[in-house]
Amino acid sequence: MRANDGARSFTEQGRRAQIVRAAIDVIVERGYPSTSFGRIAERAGLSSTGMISYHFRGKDDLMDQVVTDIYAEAAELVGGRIDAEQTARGQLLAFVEASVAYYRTHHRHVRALTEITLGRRGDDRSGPRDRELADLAELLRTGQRTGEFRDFDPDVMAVTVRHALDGVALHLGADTDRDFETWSRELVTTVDRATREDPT
Amino acid sequence: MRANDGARSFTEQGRRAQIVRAAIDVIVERGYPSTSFGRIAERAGLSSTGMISYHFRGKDDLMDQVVTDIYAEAAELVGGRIDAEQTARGQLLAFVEASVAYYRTHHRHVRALTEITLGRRGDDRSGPRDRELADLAELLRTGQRTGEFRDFDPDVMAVTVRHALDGVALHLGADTDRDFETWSRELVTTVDRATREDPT
Amino acid sequence: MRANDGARSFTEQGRRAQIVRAAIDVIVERGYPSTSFGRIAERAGLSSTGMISYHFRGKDDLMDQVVTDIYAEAAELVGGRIDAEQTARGQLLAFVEASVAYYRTHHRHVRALTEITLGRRGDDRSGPRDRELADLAELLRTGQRTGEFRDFDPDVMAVTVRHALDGVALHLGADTDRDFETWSRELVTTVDRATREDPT
Amino acid sequence: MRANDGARSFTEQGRRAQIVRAAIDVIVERGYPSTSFGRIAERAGLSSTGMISYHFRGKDDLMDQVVTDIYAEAAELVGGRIDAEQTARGQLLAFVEASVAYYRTHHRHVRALTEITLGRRGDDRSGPRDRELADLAELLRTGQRTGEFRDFDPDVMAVTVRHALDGVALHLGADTDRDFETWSRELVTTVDRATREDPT
DNA sequence: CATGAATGAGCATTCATTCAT
DNA sequence: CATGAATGAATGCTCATTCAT
Repeated sequence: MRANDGARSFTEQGRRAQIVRAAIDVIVERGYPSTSFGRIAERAGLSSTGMISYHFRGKDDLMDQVVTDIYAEAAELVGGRIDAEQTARGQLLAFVEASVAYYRTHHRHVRALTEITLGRRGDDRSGPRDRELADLAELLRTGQRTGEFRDFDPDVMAVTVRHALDGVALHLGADTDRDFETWSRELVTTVDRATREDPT
Repeated sequence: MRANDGARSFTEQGRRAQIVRAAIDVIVERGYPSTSFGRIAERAGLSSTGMISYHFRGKDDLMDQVVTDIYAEAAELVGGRIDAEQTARGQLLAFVEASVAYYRTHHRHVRALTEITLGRRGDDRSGPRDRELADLAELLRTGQRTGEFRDFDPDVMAVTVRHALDGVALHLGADTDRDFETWSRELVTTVDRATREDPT
Repeated sequence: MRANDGARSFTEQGRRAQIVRAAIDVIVERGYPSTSFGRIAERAGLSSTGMISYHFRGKDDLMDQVVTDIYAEAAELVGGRIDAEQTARGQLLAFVEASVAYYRTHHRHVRALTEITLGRRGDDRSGPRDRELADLAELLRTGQRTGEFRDFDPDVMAVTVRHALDGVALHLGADTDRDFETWSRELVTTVDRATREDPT
Repeated sequence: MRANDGARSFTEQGRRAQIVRAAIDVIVERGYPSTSFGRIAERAGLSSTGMISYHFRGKDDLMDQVVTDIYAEAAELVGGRIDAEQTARGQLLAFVEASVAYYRTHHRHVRALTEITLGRRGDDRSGPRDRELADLAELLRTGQRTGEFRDFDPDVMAVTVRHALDGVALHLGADTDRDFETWSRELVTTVDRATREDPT
């Protein structure tokens, strides 16, 4: 019984949040493939995995929740920065800069998100990722129409930029000395150079 | 007994190669997480998994072998193209172009490599990958010394280029309409723009 | 506390009836082995299984109630038909005919009953069933005494007739083309031939 | 690995047979719904359920094996008796008589078979049972064509006879005092009366 | 060299039941 | 009276690994 439909009580919200937090911890520390209900329950201080199944319809449901939560948080922070810009170029660079900034303050969340996204390729669960790629490609197309961007393939460029950003998330965990300032400046410059129309 | 140390007989070499081939098949067809000794043995026409454990110290050992073999093959093909170039810029663009070309002709191998790399993050097993990144950063540094490349952080750029290339491997499977020609041209242009010194 | 002893309030009667109805629905639609408190609660529009445990001592207790209710209903309908007959032979054939007729009008109930009976064999819970068999055997014995029935073993015959009737319940679900008329006529004839004293 | 395809070694045949025997024990003693791999392993003296999964593709596979084994054994004993008869009536009565005789000598096997058959209704696994019913109906049709049997619906009669025989298996476990001689004689007479053409 | 049976921990999931509120 | 969160054992099943032969 229970497991995920309809309104949720205050207590349950808490439990669910606690489980999601524990899941993120485990994903970050052991990697997505090694993330099991057993490990999450242990980390959450739960006595059995049944508890997790009680609150989530299954592993996919839990992971969807993790992804949804993190995307929502990121969208709030990054989306605000993008909307503040008027031009396509400004929005693209704001997207890159705000993404890296978000990695700085929430790098565990981003790490978890990347782990899940890459770990579930092909499971037909890559909805949010695909949507983000589509939005990015659309932004690039807009900039091309306005003459801000040069003539590249928007889909290829979207994938390229997105993967370049993944590099930050993946390498900043192991390489904490690397300065975020540097990553931010470098990526913004790189993406700008890769996309902008040459001045004549 | 046995399992992986010291000199190897002719027959054993053959068995190992056969197992590695089967492993690649399974990884490509079912994904890394679903790749088990059982499935590999089945695909290799072996009657039990004992055979695999006999020849490899464990799953990690087998996967290391797969990675090593593929990297060696790729290094031979891509490395040749790089060495044919004289300038750092020429070598960098040759690396990008040859990498995409290698994906085209050996996309199963690249696919397997990507699956393993993504599937094992956190296992501290990224030896060959790290070496490749270091080589790439070194090439970038050289180009900066000769004045061919602008002043960027070579390590950050190396990661960025490497991840951009990963995008090809990941997205070409699902997106077969996308032309290799396009990806190749777009990525070469993008990397060139991102790295080259502006003409004055 | 609570759970099944002593007098029951009006409200509680209603709740219990509601749960029993939901249980029958689930049994018919998913089969006895897949009938869980969770599924029954869901079907009954209850938010948790606790409600069911509160009203019934356990799964067995609930199932006993289902069985009891259905037997009571059947006894009323079938019993009336039997009592309308004067002779043992008339009563036996009325029992067979009325049973099949009851299957036709209440086949969901009969289906549930059969599922429970078959699903719980060995649980020593066959009270109503055993009572029915005893009543049937008694009727047969009566008919032998009056000379209407030939000389067979009444207990064996009771089991045989009872199981033949089970066949209707089991096969009519899958075989909806089969006409109830046919089953009724065939079974009445068969039972009559099997039991009656030969005319001399 | 392993699990059920291709040739089987001597040792494995033994293990499989041992597991099948244990499965029958558990089914007879606890009923089909309570028969789990855990219980079977325990009964077979196996240290884990993994052992069973190693030898059988799954629960269904194991149960299919049990059914197959028992049907094969029964077919040998009962089939021989049927083939010895020339007429349809002779064959039908031989089938009934030999079935009961088989119950006497192998009542645990029959009990297990009945448990499985009834316990898996609707799982699309009732192949052997359906085949038996079809064969029986065919025999009845033959007898009608030769004028040995009266004009009844052969499918309905097949189900009826089959269920009457199930009654023996189900009731002889609890009712061991009941004499097999009686059951045999009673059922043969009953079936004969139910089916035969009236002498004119 | 090679086999394949055996192991036992681990997996996600379902279940009836309990109990504080 | 009613709730619903929590429990923990049990389910079938997969896995990498071991080891006697």
